[in-house]
Amino acid sequence: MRNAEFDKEKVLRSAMNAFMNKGYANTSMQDLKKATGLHPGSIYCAFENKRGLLLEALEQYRLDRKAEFDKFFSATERTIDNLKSYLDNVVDECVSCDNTQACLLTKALNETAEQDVEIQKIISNNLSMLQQALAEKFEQAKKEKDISVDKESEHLARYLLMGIYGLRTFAQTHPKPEVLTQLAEQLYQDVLR
Amino acid sequence: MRNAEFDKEKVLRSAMNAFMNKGYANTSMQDLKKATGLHPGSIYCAFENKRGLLLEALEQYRLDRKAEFDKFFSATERTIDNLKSYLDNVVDECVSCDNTQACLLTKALNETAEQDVEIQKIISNNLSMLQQALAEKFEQAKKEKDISVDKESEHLARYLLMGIYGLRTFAQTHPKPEVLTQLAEQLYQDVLR
DNA sequence: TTTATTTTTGAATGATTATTCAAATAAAGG
DNA sequence: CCTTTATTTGAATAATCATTCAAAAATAAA
Repeated sequence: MRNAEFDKEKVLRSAMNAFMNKGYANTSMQDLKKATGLHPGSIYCAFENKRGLLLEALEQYRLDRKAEFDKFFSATERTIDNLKSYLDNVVDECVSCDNTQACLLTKALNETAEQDVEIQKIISNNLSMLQQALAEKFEQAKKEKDISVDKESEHLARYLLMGIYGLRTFAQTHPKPEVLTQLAEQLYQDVLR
Repeated sequence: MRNAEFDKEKVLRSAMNAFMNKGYANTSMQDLKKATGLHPGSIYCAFENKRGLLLEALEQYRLDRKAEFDKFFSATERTIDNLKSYLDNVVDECVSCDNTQACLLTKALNETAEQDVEIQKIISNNLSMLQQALAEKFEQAKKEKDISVDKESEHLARYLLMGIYGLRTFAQTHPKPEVLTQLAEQLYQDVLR
């Protein structure tokens, strides 16, 4: 027996960064070697092929975002305040990180859409899970009497998610912080209205 | 002398479809030959290279969308009604066309972002022009007393555009017509509130 | 320590890529 | 009609791509 020498999480995060920067198709095995520090052969040994690496990177991405999500929503006891922080963080990410980064999910979705139905399904599921998670938070906020009960949580989550998508795309071309902040502010108010 | 045999607009529209379906990097010269009916050599003769074809396809896309935009906003005399039709059309496009089509601008933006600053600038400009055009329509609707004057047209246009981006991305994973219609409806109301 | 199993490594593979070239073809202008 | 200029065409080019392979290295279990 023998164990792999590399830190799998680190490698996956390097790979997802590479994919986000250059796009999946345009990230060559040499790029991945440079990004991960792994020889192509090792990548094939560990992940079967380039697509397998993307699959595992997507899964790692899901775990990381889930952890981040939970972190935000366990910050204070008032769900609605956490929601606001979460949205502020989306804006911060748009502003700070290079405008190319965006989101691995939407990025990979745009690229592999027609080509690879399985990947498309995985991405759709991940995004659905985020929507579901948001809906649960809205449900919780209802119990805490911070939003009215006459709007369906599912609709609220759906609308907010649409706004987040839009915000990210908008940021790619116009990453001015004050504009994004204002957009997010209005989105937040519209959702809670 | 000798003129090219092909219909340039047709070729460019075929090319943009190919790029939208498979993404720029993943569309090979053979794909483009199949899509446009042009021999690779002819493509190089007419457009210099693959990137030149993308550049001209982007320009054709801009022209086509501009024509479509003007068509919608000359349909009736009430700008606000035309705005509603325009938004409905966005939903229709999301629903009808294969979910992979999306928008050439955002698609190319996602892909070539870091790699090609010039293309990124072109895309940003195109999207800014759309925002500007929308702002003018809002300004017009103010004069027609259909929306209140206390909101800046630029902000309205910006928010609507963000919503359209979001709608399109959302549609890629969940293209259920009734959901998209409901999202667009709420977006429309929030913009005009 | 030996054996078995797995990863690592560097080089090689064959396929595919964008691009080029020379010859052929076509048409516009004189 | 002839010349000039441009496009078309099929084949060739060189680079790059993902992937494979055999040998070396390394570790866990025996």
